[in-house]
Amino acid sequence: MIELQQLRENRDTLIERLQIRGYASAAEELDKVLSLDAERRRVITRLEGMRAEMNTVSKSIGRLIQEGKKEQAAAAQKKTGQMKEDIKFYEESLEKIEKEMDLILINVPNPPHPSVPKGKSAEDNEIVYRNDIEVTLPANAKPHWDLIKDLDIVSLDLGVKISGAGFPVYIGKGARLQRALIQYFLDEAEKAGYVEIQPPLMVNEASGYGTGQLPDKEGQMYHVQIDDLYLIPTAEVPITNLYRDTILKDSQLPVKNCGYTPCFRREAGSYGKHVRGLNRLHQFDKVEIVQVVEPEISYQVLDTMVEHVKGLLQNLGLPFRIALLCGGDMGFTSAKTFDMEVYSAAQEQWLEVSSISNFETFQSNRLKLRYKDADRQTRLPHTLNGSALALPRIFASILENNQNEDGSVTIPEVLRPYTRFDFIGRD
RNA sequence: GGAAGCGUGGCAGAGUGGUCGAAUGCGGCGGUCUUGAAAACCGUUGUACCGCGAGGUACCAGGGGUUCGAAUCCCUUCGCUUCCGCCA
Repeated sequence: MIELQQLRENRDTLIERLQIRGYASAAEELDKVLSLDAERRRVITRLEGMRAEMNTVSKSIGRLIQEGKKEQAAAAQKKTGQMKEDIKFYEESLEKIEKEMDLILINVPNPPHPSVPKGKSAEDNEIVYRNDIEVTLPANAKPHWDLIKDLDIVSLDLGVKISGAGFPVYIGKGARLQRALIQYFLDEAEKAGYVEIQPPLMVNEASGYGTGQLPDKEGQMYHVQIDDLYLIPTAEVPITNLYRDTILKDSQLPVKNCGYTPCFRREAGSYGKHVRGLNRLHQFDKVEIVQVVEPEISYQVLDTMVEHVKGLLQNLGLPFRIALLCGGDMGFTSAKTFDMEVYSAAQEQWLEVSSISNFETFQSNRLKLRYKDADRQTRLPHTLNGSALALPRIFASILENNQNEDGSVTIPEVLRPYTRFDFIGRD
């Protein structure tokens, strides 16, 4: 959520930044908030004046009663009736104004960083990096949905039987490869200084709101209605919400956390070849990295997170590129996002395997996550996170890019200590 | 799931209708003393909002109510503890 004080001071800049997303109604909505804010302050001034008066009268009544001056006390009590009504009236009108303000502010997306390119869709994203790994596939190369069947390492059909489409079952070496990737990613994150967290997989409404999934993505999360809990769509939600309603000391920054969790997404409205095989699932595994940092360094930190993920992909030997997302393709809560995309030669398409974002104060403001800076001022820190990495598409592209003529798949060097086998489909 | 009890500042813990944002202790911060440290002593130490300022308002788990006045009384939600039941 954008900061009210920012809005008061930098209205024009914020509107300009929101234009990068093509957020057409920015000026209209923000001006509405500003006028409500002015009204709100007028009402508060009035209301607090009346409350102060009321408090004075109440105290004097107390004093009179103690002194035994009952008649004077009774006379004073009579006067309070109208005051109470006035106070109630202003309280109600204040509440109404604040609700109206919140309703608008909650639904305004994060203003993009000025370096974010304008644009409407993925086609306008800027490719800022591409590594030099080239893959030459055997003539009989297959997409992963065929490979998993041939090798009998993932069953989509069994998933359909016990759950539904989008819930794969990993079997044998498939399961072990999956676990190896998790272990490898976590080990690398810990080497980079991230503290591992194992969070709950269900969160309450306040948490969904804090990181911005609610109300924006209401329909995208699984909602367990009987207990009013949401299955997490990403570890970002529980791990960042750890710091909700918290004031950190500057010595506690930067916060660097990582965590492995399954992620649950309803993916309502998805269809076609993008959902084929492991490309898009209702449940998938992911290792997430999260940081809470001082605003001054957040964009340097964003770069280090990109470098971290780059290293993982490079070590896995996968061909990949990095896209700087344009305004129109960015998530609701992000100020700047880089996507990492792995090339799947067998599918002949780029698959998004990671998304790394700086949220600036958008989340910390909602979370009431603050810190005391060196001058003991309370400020909002910047929050960042990134996938490092999302498993299924990595799994798929390892299969596709490392397949051999005999139908087997070669395991990348770095994973072998974890898998304890070098090939799938060859013993 | 049933019953009882409890929920106060970073922590511990007073406070059961009136000047309580809240005693006291510990912790934190600043200082005196000291070659330095410890101890001792002095001071200071919640958050948010309104106001140019003086200052004011709100917050004692959350919400609602009673009252001129609520941390204190009532209702309700949530959480914690203990006992019983169930159970990996």
